[in-house]
Amino acid sequence: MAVMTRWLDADEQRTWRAFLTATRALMETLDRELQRDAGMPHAYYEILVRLSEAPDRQLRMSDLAQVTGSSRSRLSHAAARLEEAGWLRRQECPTDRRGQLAILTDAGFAALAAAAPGHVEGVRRHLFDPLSPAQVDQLRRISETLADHLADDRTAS
Amino acid sequence: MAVMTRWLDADEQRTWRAFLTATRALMETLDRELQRDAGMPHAYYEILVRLSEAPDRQLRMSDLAQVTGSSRSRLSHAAARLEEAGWLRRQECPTDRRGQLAILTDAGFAALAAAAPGHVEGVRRHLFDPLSPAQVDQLRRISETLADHLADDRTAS
DNA sequence: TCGAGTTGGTTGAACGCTCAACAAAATCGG
DNA sequence: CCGATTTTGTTGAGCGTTCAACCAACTCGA
Repeated sequence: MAVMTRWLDADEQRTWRAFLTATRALMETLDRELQRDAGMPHAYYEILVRLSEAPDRQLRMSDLAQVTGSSRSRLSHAAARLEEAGWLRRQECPTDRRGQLAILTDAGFAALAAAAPGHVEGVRRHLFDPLSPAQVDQLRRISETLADHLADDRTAS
Repeated sequence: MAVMTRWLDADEQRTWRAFLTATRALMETLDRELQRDAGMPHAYYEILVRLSEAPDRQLRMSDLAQVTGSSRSRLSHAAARLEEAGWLRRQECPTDRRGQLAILTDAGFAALAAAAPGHVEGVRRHLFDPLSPAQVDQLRRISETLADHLADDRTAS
């Protein structure tokens, strides 16, 4: 038997649309700022950040895809671009002959160091500053709940 | 004098990364579901929704761009695609010879009607169901605050 | 009324992402 | 040990978005 759709009520509609508007505007603004000031999209910035935090500034491609939340295909394309820019190089993995290590170059680290202050300032200005400390805390809990739930969906499939 | 960067502290980092992970996963999941089940990306779904709610199911291109939060260029390209699909048609505006009216076709309305239940179910499952009623309320306030703030930034430039 | 500036909309190139297909190496089960 | 399966990573085509450039029509002030 067909299941009746549980439509969104007026409050839920309002929440959903505000959420869409806010997240889209936020990410587009940060992306644009980063592109303008540092010549890289936000996704590439995140790759550089994760590499910069890793031991020896290097990670397996798969692990890097994992932590940046991207597909292997996406990361592969991105790595090719970042390699062209001289910000990253790839090297065969000694312990697994299928593997590739993504390694942040000095130029890549420098590009990240140049981009970071402006980007962090943007995150503050557009996300943290407008919210009260209590709201920041709420946002963290909400985000962690959603992220956990979505991760479960992935592993369950 | 150079201004010192106000870096994110550990809590802020955690919040920011959880937020990134959650919103990215949420939007990608919904986009994928919509693409799989209805053959359209989420952005196009939103265009159809807004048109379906407008008087006579039609809107000026500019107004449609406004409410869907997209650039005029983006909407122009999207409208071309939607027109190919037979879900939308464009017609000259009687009151402004520069203008174009975007009009939802019957086929477009039908496609929307077919896509909506599955999509709403996805929004429920991935967003509303995992959150408590209090959190949904918090998320609404947070989103509205951020959206207002970001809209101010736009108009101020 | 006429010129300058603004608004509405489109276009094409460049770019990033998705998806499916693929190849090579590792792992697992019998 | 060997065949089947899984994991790792890349590739190319197709699509959606951005950005800058552009034209046409509207508006407004002198």
